Amino acid sequence: MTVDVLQQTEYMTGFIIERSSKKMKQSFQQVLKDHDFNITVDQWVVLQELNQSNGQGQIELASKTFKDAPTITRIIDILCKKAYVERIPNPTDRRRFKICLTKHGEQLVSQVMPHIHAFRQKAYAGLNHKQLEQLKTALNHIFENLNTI
Amino acid sequence: MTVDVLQQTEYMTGFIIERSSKKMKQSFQQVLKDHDFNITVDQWVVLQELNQSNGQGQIELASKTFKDAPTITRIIDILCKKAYVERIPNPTDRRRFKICLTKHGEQLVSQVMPHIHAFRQKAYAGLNHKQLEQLKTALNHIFENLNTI
DNA sequence: TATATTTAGTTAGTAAAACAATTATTATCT
DNA sequence: AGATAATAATTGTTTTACTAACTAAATATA
Repeated sequence: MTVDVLQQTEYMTGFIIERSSKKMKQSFQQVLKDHDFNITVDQWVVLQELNQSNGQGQIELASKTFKDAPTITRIIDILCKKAYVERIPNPTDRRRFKICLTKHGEQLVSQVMPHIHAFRQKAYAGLNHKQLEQLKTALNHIFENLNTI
Repeated sequence: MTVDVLQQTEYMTGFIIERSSKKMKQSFQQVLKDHDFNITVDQWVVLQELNQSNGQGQIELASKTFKDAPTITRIIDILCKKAYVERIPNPTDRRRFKICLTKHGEQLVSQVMPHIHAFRQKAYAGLNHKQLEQLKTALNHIFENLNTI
């Protein structure tokens, strides 16, 4: 293989990662819209994380969803307005809130959930377990390469 | 392999794709900042595309960079303000502009270029040609799965 | 030719991302 | 206890994504 070919390979990789990431977000946003769920993908990610572990603080939520604190503050603002979550003061630390799904929020999550599986089936069709594992390994490798100080 | 394991695999994949994509963008933005290049990654992507093929219209640029028309309009606005590109009227189609790098813009591109190679070396360290090809194949597969109407 | 449709680009509004700076509270350390 | 540092969350600013509505120009069609 020539150096040119390798550089071409490397050249396209960043673009392809970003493009597939964007496409997944766009497609799932379309699913949410098609079924009249009035939320964004980023709001969904937070709701889904709360569904797995309710009552987390915003810092924990930020870390789990790979967003930063200001972004979480604003997403929680919106989700509170939509009455899907509420900020419960933490009695043992008055700087902190427990972010909790409301009944309304739990309902929404359970309504969205069935569409997740169908979406993944479409997205990963034609890729077997080994290929998905290799994909994750390579992406995590890139992440770790860049995550070091 | 159990169904549960497969579903766990599928569950994490979307997150891992988005996380690595974000990390690449953040890291390269840091490179640009460290070397006092006063541009964003998205602005760089447009400049780099113009460097490969100067004088494109905005629709072509949008398609090549996987951005939409309003986003390109605003990025070009900013790059014009910074005097890195200019809008040249297209004499054969008065709706259209040719977006052209200025001397200043060409200089910037040539100054940024060396840092691209170093960044890629860091990002893809430990991944061989085959692994990068498989990564791209899998991501393109996902993209195509979702790109159909 | 006249009308309709398509295309290139812009503008406006909401949501989100990154970053820095700020406030309020808690923890640490003499 | 009192000063200092660290932490949780918010606010402000700039940029990008997406949608919709819009202008102007080119193309298609009747």
